[in-house]
Amino acid sequence: MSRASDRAYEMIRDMILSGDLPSGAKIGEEALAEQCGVSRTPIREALGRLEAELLIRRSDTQRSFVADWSLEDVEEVFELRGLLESRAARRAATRISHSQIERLKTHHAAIGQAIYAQTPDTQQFVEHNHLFHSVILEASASAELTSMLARIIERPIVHRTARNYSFDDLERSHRQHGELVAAFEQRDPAWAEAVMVSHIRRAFHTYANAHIDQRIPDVAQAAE
Amino acid sequence: MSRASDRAYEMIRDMILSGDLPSGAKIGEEALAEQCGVSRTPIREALGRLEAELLIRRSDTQRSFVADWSLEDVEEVFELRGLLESRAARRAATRISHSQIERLKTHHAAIGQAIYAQTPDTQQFVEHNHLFHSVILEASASAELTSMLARIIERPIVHRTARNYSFDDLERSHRQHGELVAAFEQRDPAWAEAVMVSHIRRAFHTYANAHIDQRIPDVAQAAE
DNA sequence: ACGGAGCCTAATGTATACAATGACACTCGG
DNA sequence: CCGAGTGTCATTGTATACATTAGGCTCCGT
Repeated sequence: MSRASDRAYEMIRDMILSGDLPSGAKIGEEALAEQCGVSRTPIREALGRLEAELLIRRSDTQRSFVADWSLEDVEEVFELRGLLESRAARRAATRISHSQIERLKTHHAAIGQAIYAQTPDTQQFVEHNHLFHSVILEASASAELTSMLARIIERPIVHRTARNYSFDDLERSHRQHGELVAAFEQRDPAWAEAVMVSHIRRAFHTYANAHIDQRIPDVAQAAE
Repeated sequence: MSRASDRAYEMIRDMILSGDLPSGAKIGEEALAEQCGVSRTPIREALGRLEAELLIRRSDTQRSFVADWSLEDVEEVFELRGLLESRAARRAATRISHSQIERLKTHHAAIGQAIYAQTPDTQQFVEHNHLFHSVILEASASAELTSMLARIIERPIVHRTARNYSFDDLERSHRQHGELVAAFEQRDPAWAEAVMVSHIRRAFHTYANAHIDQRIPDVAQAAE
């Protein structure tokens, strides 16, 4: 894709994800353009994408703000993600190739390494977790599902979830991935779907529990 | 929203829907700009939206083409629409207000009129059908679902479906809407969800059957 | 004649200038 | 003192010019 607009997109997205742009913050095109070192044109394109991904909200008068997320909103995202990703798992179960299963196992192993290292490697966990799910999405062979899920996955909440995982959480996630691999090897759509529902559902509750106490997520995330 | 880019968006979309731009046709920004009487800037924004809605596909080198749809692709769309819209129905069942139910009944009645007129009024059917589903979406109170479904609904296939409906098809669709209203009045999520699944599923098969014979949809639609 | 390399053309990506539109504050009148 | 109206400022929308890049065509060499 285009160089500048992509850079701008990633930069703005990262600003939102990292909390540099807090929820509800007003976003001026000109200011961003200066920060990103590009003109307003690619900024506008980037904002358009981010708006489509619901990371940015626009007022009735077209002013842009960083979207803020209530717990209900987050649950919605997880509900939808569960709906779509479990469907993807179901489709993938009957379409997945042997080499794709091998790739799943590779990422699964990498996640295992990340967890059971002396100090759990969150970075590696997040990365291979993402790749693991990507393979399933690819195997589902549905441009629609892929397109829709792409919009959900890159959201702040989903992204930050894993960072708050305890060792037990990480391990449970890892075991569920193992179940998924088994379901795929058996080419069992119902099984794969069910495991995925459970997988996403647990992720939501882990998130929700982590956020009952720490009521000021912006502070917590700034401390990372 | 912005005037020019919205006009451009609608014009291009209509060109695709009406078949003026056939599947696979190359889309040049400059040419469109001239046709729409605006500059390339709003055209680019419109193309971005249409691409997000998968109505336009971009080559690896960023050239734009009108997306073409295989029967499998169409089934995917219907599958996803069924998935999302049935979930919307389920959510709506426990949240829908009395006035929203009244609005459903209004559109339901309007559809009835459209069908049982001396010459069935397809235009009115399509319009109120859209509004009927919009109310459910609104009642589901999910920005996520609304956003995702908005991307699907405006697609050529979904749009053209109703135009091929026979009298029986129209009547069946109408009766299912009646079932939906009943489910909402009973605030029965499972019922509403099930009816919606069936409703969308039937729509798909109606489409598929209509397209088994007439293998050249472009010609058929040009004759409208 | 076939293939590749280089130039030429056309289309997209980016920057900037200008237009339009909404927000805000200040003033003037009640 | 409060409110409405107007003028100014900030911000977004659009147009256009320029940069960059992909694709094709020709010409040369083998």
